[in-house]
Amino acid sequence: MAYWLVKSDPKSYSWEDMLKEKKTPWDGVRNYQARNNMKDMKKGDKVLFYHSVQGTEVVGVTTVTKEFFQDPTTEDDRWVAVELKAEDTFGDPVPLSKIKETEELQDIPLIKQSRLSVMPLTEKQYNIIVDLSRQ
DNA sequence: GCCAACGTTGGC
DNA sequence: GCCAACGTTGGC
Repeated sequence: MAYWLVKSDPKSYSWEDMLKEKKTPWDGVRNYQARNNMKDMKKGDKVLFYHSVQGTEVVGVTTVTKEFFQDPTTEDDRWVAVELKAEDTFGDPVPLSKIKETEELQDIPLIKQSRLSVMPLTEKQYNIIVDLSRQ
């Protein structure tokens, strides 16, 4: 199983929206690197949900329920979507500042590649973030 | 609201 | 193929 993190500006799509819908197509991504990451997602992979711009914190966990398919928001066949299902809301959201303070999380793209919206995490990085949400 | 970082576009 | 111009993202 692989681990990922996706970002969303809550003004366009928030964790609350995700909880209401339960499942949602993760579409509209127009960046090749992010797209390539989505193509590597497998059913059952864990995906952390991060609020960018407002909040700047990891707020919950989702699961991949459908592997990549044509992005329904465009005819352009370069772009794909996956389906994500809300799984768990963090008791304590993990803020970016906490991630920056954590030595084992220095290598996650959230810090070094701030504009990438879909990124891989190692199992260790994933577990550390989940642990931080339970403190 | 500002601005840095980055990706994309288009002229040459 | 280079690079300037431009648009967007996202942290602060």
